[in-house]
Amino acid sequence: MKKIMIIEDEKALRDELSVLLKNAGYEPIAVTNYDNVSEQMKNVNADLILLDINLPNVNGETLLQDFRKQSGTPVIMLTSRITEIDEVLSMSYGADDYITKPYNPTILLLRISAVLKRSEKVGTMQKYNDVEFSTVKGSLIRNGSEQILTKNEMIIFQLLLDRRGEIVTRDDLMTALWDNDEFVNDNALSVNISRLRGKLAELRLPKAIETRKKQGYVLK
Amino acid sequence: MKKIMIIEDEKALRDELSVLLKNAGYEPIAVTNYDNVSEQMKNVNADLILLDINLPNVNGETLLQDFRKQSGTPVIMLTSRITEIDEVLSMSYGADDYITKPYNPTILLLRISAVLKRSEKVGTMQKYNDVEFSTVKGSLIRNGSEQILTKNEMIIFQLLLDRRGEIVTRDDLMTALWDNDEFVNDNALSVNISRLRGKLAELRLPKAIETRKKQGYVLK
DNA sequence: AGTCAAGGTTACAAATATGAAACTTGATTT
DNA sequence: AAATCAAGTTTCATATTTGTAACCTTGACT
Repeated sequence: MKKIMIIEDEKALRDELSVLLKNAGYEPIAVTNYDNVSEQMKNVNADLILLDINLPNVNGETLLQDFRKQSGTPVIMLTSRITEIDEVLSMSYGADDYITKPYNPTILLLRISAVLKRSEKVGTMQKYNDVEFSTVKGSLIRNGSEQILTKNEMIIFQLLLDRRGEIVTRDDLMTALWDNDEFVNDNALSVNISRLRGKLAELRLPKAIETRKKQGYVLK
Repeated sequence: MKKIMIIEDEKALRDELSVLLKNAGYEPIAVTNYDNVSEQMKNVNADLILLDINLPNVNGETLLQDFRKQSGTPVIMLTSRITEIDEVLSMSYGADDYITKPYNPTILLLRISAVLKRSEKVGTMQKYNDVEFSTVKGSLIRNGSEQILTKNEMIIFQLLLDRRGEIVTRDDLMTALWDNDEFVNDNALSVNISRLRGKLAELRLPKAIETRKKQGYVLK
C-alpha cells in the first residue's frame, strides 16, 4: 500500500484529502504539526507527498529545495491560484506536478497515480516483477540473490524491459548494442541473449525471455 | 527550438494552438491529413505530440499504442470530457499527460514545459550540465565525443551526481562501491577516482571533481 | 628546509567481458 | 526423409576492468 503524506494546514481540506486517498486504496499520513515538517518529510518515507505551497510560518520553496537534496520522493504541489503555478515552475522548486485548488477529486487521483507510476521507473532502479534492475550497480536482484550483468546484457534487458510484453526485433537489439559502422557477427546477439538467459535462469526465471522465430524476443 | 506536433481535427483549435505555441517559442507542426497520421508521427521526429483523442476515422488508442512501440516521444492527450480521461488512463494508452478542452493557455503551456522537462531526464539518461550520462550505455557524452565508463566509475559518478555540489565522503563512496565484508585497499578508491577524472578530462572537464581533503569529493 | 598526512599516479597481474568460429538443436520447406 | 534455416551453445583468443603495491605530489606544520 502506497503511503501518501499530506501537508496542508486547512483542516477541512486535509480531512477531505485523507478520506479520498483512503478510499482510493492509499495510506494517507496527514501532518498537523508544522514546526518540524522538514524532519517528518524525511522520516516518514512516503511514496508521494502532497505539499501545500502556502503554509503558516513555512517557506515552501526552501522546504522543498532542502528536501530535494536528500530525497527523490515525488512531490505534488497544492496551489491556490494559477499565477502561483508560474512561481512554482519558474523557481523550479523541484516539484513533480501541481494541482490548483479547488481540485476535482478525479483529476487529483489521476495525477497521483500518474506521478507514482512515473516515479517507479525514474532513477536507476527499475522493477521487472519482483526483480530489481539497477543499471548503476549493473545487476538484477531477486530474493536477495544477485546476478551481475555485463554492459551488453544490460542494454538487452533494458530494451526488452522498455517494451515488455512486446516483440523486440533482433535488428532493434543490434542497433542498441552496436554502432552501425562497426561490423559484428550477427551471431554475437544470440551469444549475448544466451548469456543473459543463463543469469535469469540463476534467478529462477529461465523462461523470462521468449524467442519468436523470425520476429524477435519478448520479455514476458 | 522544440518541435511540437499538433494532431487536432478542429481547424479553429488547431490554428489557435499553433499561434500559442509559436508565441511561446516552440515550433508547431500541425497535421491536416489523417490518412497517414501514424507515419507522420514517426517521421516528423517531434519533441512532443499533442494528440486529440477523438479524430475522424482514427482510433486514438490503437494509434498511440502502436506509436509507443516505436518511440518514447512524450504525448499529451487532448480530451473533451473528464470521463474521457478515465478511459485514457485506464486503457493505459501510454500518454504522458492529458488536458481537457476547453483548456486554459497558461495551464497548457505549463504542462508542455513540465512534460518536456521530464522527458529530458526520463529513463536512464541523466544530465550533468551539457554532459549526457547514460547508465545503460555506460557512458558520458559531450559535444559528440563519448567516454565509456566502467562499472565502478559509474557508481562513483552517480553518487556524486545525486549529491551534486555537496561533499560526498570517501566512506560513502566506499560503501556504494564495495560490500562491507569484502576487504579492499583504501587506496582503490583513489585509483578509481583518478581514472574517472581522466575520462572527464578527455571531455574537457578536468576540474569537475574537486577534492576536499579530510572531507571527501564534490562534483561541481 | 624537513617531516608527515592525505591523496594521486603508474605499472602490473588476475579476473572478467567480448566477438568469432564451430557445432548443435529444432522447426519448416522441399 | 533430406535439406534448409534460424537460433542456441561452447570454446577460445583478445581486450577491458580491477585491486594491489610501490612511488609521487601537495600542503600544513615544525
